[in-house]
Amino acid sequence: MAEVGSRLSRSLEDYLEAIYNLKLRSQVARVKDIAHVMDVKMPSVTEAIRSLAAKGLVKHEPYENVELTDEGLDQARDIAHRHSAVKSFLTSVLDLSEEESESEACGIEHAIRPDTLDRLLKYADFVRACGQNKALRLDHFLHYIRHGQYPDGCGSHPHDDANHSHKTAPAAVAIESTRLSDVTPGTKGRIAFVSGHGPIRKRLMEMGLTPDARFEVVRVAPLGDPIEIKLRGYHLSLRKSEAKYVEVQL
Amino acid sequence: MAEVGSRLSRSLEDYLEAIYNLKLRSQVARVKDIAHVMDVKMPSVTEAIRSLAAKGLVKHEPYENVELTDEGLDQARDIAHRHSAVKSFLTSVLDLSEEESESEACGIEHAIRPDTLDRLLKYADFVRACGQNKALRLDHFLHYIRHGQYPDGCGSHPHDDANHSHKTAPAAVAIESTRLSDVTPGTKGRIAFVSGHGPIRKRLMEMGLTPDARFEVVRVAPLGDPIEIKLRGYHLSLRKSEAKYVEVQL
DNA sequence: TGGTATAGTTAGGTTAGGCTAACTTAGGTT
DNA sequence: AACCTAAGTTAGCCTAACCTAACTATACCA
Repeated sequence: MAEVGSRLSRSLEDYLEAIYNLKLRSQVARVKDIAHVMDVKMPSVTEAIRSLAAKGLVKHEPYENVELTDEGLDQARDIAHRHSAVKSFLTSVLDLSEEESESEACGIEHAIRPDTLDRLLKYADFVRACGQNKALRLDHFLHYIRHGQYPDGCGSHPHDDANHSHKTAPAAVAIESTRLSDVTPGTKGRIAFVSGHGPIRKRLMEMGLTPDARFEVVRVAPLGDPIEIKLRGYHLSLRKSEAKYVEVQL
Repeated sequence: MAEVGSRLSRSLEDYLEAIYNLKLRSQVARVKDIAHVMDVKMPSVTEAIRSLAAKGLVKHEPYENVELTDEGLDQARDIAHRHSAVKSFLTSVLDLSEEESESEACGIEHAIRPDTLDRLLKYADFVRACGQNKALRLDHFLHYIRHGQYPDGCGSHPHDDANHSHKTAPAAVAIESTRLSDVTPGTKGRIAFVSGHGPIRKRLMEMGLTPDARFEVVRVAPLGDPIEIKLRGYHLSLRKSEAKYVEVQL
């Protein structure tokens, strides 16, 4: 099952991203809503979903909601990541407005390869970290790009904050959401949705992992198993195999 | 005649750009060559040309070479302009290689609106002008973007060279070619091709305006008419109405 | 002056991604 | 329990952009 190999078309990438964003916001992705955000009619959505399902990225029983598979969730996150990287560059470097950046990013995000994306992200991050009023040492940036770290004896390099006290550079992350299984201690966030079906899903929900609940990661054991979080005041310990079904926003 | 209104698809933009580049390099655009650079088969080219012709962007008699109309030339130049802006940003800011930038630009160029293009161009120009080893005052850039000029009392702003001795900023041009009618005195360049047909074209060629000839603009009268250029050692005076048929590279 | 190679075109087929119109399903109302 | 409405699906059609195979025009050469 599933034609995993083939790259997604722009259009299918957009559908996948739309489904992902809808789930993030309202836990479910309905055909009607997808049609609305994509600005197409419902039959087009049905067809697109069929196509995504054939590639193993979504699961869909007729007349039911659309579910992302593991693979689909990964790819969707990747697309959203590109989108927000481009958008972030457009706003913080080129100083375009929020709306302009948003709409422009929709077009550009499909045309950008991972390598370039990475550079763009780092650059936007670098610029943001420098702040608008400080001089920006482009040579430091290039040095970082080429050698993986800032030049020695560099006085004014970007943020040296809590998470990145080692001297290797801006974070280059603009991730919007992850699985609870990929999270680091200290992180706070919100439960977005629980993927998967049946008993596992039910069990997780009963543990209080419901959409919109706020949580904080307390401890992550070596190898990421188990994960201890604080939720609604009490502590909860989860196996990694369970946590991976929980999509969270940071 | 001509459905001028409708926006070009990515694909048609690519065809138009390819035709333009071929003419720039070798004066003629043949179906076979277009097919080669576009990496498609000849029948696809024939069809694309038909479609461009229907929009009034090219002229094409069966079995003859493809000619750009005025409108087509303008749009082609615009596309090439976007392409080189994006590419220039990728190389000079993100430090991607020549080839990577080239191929990446092909994808991005279609997704970029004029406003954003302008910013991108200015930014790349700004960065290049600053040089890699100088500090880059992003706040100056933003000030320029927002107010049209550099802040007062700004010591180290980018190039103040010949053409732009007024203090209003980087040139923001990466133009590859123009009409001879749009040129400024002092410019040197090469004749790329002569558009138009019949007697006008013949006359211009006879005046020595042949592909690859090098020229220098001596004087441009007010309102741009006439234009005096130096060519093969002697001087030549052209009416604007003639000069607009001559495509030049600077 | 015809013959052939190469360039270009036409005819007809495929796939992706849209659409409208008409049908089906599921879920709430009475 | 029957029915109605809104959501979703199916069927059938369209356009853009590609393809292959087969036909035609041009130009050059002996």
